[in-house]
Amino acid sequence: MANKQTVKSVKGTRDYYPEEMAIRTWLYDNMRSVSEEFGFQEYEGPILETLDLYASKSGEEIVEKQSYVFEDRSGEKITLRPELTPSLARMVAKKQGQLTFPLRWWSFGPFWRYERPQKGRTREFFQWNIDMIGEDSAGADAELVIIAASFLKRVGLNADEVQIKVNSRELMDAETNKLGLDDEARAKAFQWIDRKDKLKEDAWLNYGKELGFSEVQMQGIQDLINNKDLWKNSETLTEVFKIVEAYGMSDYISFDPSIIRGLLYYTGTVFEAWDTAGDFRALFGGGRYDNLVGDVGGQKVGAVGFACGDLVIKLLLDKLGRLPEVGSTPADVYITVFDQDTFTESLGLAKEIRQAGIKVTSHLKIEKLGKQFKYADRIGARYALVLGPDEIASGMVNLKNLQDGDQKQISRESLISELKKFLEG
RNA sequence: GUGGGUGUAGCUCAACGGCAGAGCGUCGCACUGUGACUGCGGAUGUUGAGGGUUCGAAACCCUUCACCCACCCCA
Repeated sequence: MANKQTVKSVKGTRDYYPEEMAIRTWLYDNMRSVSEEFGFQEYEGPILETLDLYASKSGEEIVEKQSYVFEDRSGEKITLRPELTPSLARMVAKKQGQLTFPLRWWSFGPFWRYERPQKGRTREFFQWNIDMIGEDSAGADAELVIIAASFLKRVGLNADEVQIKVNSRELMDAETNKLGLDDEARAKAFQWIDRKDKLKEDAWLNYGKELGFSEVQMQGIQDLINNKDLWKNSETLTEVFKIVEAYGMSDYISFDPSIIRGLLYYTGTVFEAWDTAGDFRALFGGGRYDNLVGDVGGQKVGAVGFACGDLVIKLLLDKLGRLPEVGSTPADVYITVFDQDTFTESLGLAKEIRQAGIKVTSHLKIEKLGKQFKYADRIGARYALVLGPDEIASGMVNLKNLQDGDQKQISRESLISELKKFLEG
């Protein structure tokens, strides 16, 4: 026993013990209710996809370096999905003629990326995906941003603690175009912008030179990302901020020209949520991807959505002491067994209470009552019942409140209504 | 893929190169119809693994593995 090694788990995976699972479920419940309140439907794609689905659409890093790829028995290259959006695009393309647009769909499930695990990053992670397909208007972009803000609000994060930073690829393309940057230079410019918060001023400027920018170009780019009013040059962003304002969510949302995002398929509005203290990575990220459905064989339709991992938001809530107290007990009521003669009585009582919809566990063998009470206490049961010869003779049940130690005899008839009253109150 | 840190009991951690320990937890008893509190008592280690230096290694050196952190990228 002691000298036996536990079989190791796969690197980068997490075990969800009941406490952690309760938190994941709580997050899932919040994702579900926000999604459904906005009229989105749940769906799910396969966990295995062909490598082709991601090739050249997700970005080289994700496909070449971070995907779990293996050959199945026929020799086909299969990958464990690193993200959901391409699957969604494929599903839409496949049934495009039968669907009513705009679609409002959401999903929550596991994803894999083969990278070095670290704070807020694991190889297997769970992600909420929510997308609107078949709608080009800024109203769609705005709705997704509003949903994102609503979710943050719902899990108890306020606008001082988190901010959704919004930008537009289109806008940045146009503006860098004005600076005379070609596609290659633009890619480098985005790379440079992306690095601004990570490097010190000097190092960042040096990095700009290394990328081959002239002083004039660097000044131009800096002017762009320092321009807090740059969004006014974008009709879409102007509209998005107007709608967000009208919905009363502007406090969660701000314009940030340095938000670019790495995935290749984004075409318009892009956004990310960050903790304002800057302790963690992005809580979620998303944007508009108008070409993806067309790229996987469908007709081109507008699409916008975002993905939110379960890990960073959990770290943030934990830091703020905002994680809910959930799943503290598997059974509200614990039924002890007194002796062999009364065992079946206890079992019958359990059945009765269970049928009333109350969570009940009963002891499985005759043991000292002390041990039984101890177990009931350990699992967090709120009440313990004793059904001994005295109680059976008098048609009573001994009901003990494990929280305050109160104990009383009550009749079998009134037990269930009493329990319900106590548990609800 | 690159760089750094840490591995000692179930957990958190101590131990100058000189007998491997504490707290918490766990188990038993006090308590033959009652948990949490209290008191008493018990159990648990290939010091991550392999090699080397040494009279002597948890400690020093090498190798390896695991985990953590940062970079890269991203949820």
